[in-house]
Amino acid sequence: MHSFTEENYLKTIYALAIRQEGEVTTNALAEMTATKAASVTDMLRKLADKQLIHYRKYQGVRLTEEGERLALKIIRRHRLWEVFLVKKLGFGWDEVHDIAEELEHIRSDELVERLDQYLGHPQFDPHGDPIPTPTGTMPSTGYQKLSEVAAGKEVCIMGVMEHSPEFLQHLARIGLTLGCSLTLREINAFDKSLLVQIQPESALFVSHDVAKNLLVA
Amino acid sequence: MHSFTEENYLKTIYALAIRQEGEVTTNALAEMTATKAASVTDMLRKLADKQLIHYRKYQGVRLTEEGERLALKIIRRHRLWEVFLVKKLGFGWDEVHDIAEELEHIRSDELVERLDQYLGHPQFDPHGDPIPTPTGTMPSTGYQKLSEVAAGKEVCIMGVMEHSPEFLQHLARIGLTLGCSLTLREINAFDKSLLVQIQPESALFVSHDVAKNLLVA
DNA sequence: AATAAAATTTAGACTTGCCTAAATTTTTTG
DNA sequence: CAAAAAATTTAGGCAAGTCTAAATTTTATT
Repeated sequence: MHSFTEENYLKTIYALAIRQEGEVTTNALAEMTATKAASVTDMLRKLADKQLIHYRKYQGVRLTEEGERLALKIIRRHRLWEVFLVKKLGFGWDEVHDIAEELEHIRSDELVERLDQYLGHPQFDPHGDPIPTPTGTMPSTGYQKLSEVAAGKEVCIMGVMEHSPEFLQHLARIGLTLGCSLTLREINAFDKSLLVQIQPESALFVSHDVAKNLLVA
Repeated sequence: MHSFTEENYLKTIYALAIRQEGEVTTNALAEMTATKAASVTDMLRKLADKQLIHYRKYQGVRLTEEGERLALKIIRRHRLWEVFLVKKLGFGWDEVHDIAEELEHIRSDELVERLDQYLGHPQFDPHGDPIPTPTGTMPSTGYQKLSEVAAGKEVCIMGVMEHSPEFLQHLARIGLTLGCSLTLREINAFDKSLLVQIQPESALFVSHDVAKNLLVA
C-alpha cells in the first residue's frame, strides 16, 4: 500500500508533467508540495525504488506506467468527491478543493465505484476537469487556453487551470462562470489583457493571468 | 490540530469507558488498538500533556471534558458517514465500518454538518447506535442487552454492540435484523443460550455471546 | 573555457508513533 | 504478609517524512 504522502507526490508529478514538456524537476516539486528540495530528493529515491517513477539523479523525473495509473486513480477520486461536494452537499466550486484533497486518500475501490454510480458517472468535475476512467486513462478534451484564442472568436468557458479559492472567487466577481459563452473582441498590445464580451452591451477586460487559466472551446 | 492516531485513541478510550466502570487500563487500550502496552503509555503521556485525558501512572485513564467532546465529534462523523454509505451508496451494514473508520478523520466541520443535513439529520446509524449531537453529547437510549432480558418478554432489536462483519453476517444468516421483534421463550440453564421466537412457528437458539451483543427495547 | 550561480544531492538531525527488553509498581496468591 | 505474577512504565531503537547545512553536479556567464 502507499502512504498519503507518496500518493500526493505522484499526483503532483502528474500535474507538473502535463504542464511542462520534458521531465519534472526537484525544485518544482518542492515548491508545489511546500517542502524543501532535500525532502523531495528523499522521496524521489523512495518512489524510484518502488518503480513508480523513472529517476536520474540531477536530471528530473517522470512517472512509470504504474505510477501514472496510480496518479490517475487519485485524481479520479479527487474529482468524483468534488462532484459529490458540489452537486449533493451544495458546496461552492471554490470551497471543495481542500476537502477533496483529504477524501481522495480513502482507500476503498468499491467506495469510488459506488460513488461514481451514485453521481451518475459524471464526465467532468465542478471545475470542468475531465474525470479519469476506472482503468486509469485521462479523457482528452480539445480545450485551449483563452489566452491562446484569436481576436474575434466566440468561445465557451469549459474549465479552469487553477483551483484556488482566490482565483475562482475572482471569476465570480467579474461575472465569468463555467459554460458562459463570450466573444473575444481584442487583445491589448500593452499588457496582453483581453477585451471580452459576454452580454450584448457590456464588455470587460480580462488580465492575461486570468486568461491563461481559463479553458475554452 | 490532532493526528489520526490521537483521534483513534480518544475514540477507543471513550468506547472502553462506557463499557467498563472506572478507569480504562493500558492493556485494554493496547488490545483494542492492536499495539503494545509500551506504545500506549507513550500516547497517554502525550494526550495527558494536551489535557485530553486524566492520567495517573499505573492507575488508568479517563477523558477530560475536552477529550470527551473530541471523542464524540469523531464518533458523530463516523456514524454519519456510515448512514451515507448504507443509505446513499447502498453498502450493506456489515461492509461500512472500515471505510467509515477512514472517513471519520476528514477535518471539515462544515462537511459534517452539510452531510448531516443531506441525510435528513438521522438519529441512529445503520447499527442502531445513536449519533452524537453537533455540540458533543451522546443521546441516551434505554436499550438493554438481550442477554439481560427475562424469559417471556417480547422485545424489538434496536442495535448491536459489535460491528464486525463476522457478527453482522452471522445475524443475517440466523435471520435477525434491526427492527425485528421477537419473544424470548426460555433461557437454557446449561450454556445460557436463548430460545427466541420470531415467526409464529419457527423458534431458534441464540448463543449467549450473540445475545450479549444485541440491544433490544 | 573557466568560473560563478543555480539546482540538486548527501549528511546528520528531529518528531511521531511504534517496537523490544528491562525495570518498576500493583495485584494476586500461597 | 511476603513472594510470585501481572500490569505498567522506562530506556533505547527504528522507519517515515521532514529539516538545515554542506557537498556536488549542472547551467549560465564572462
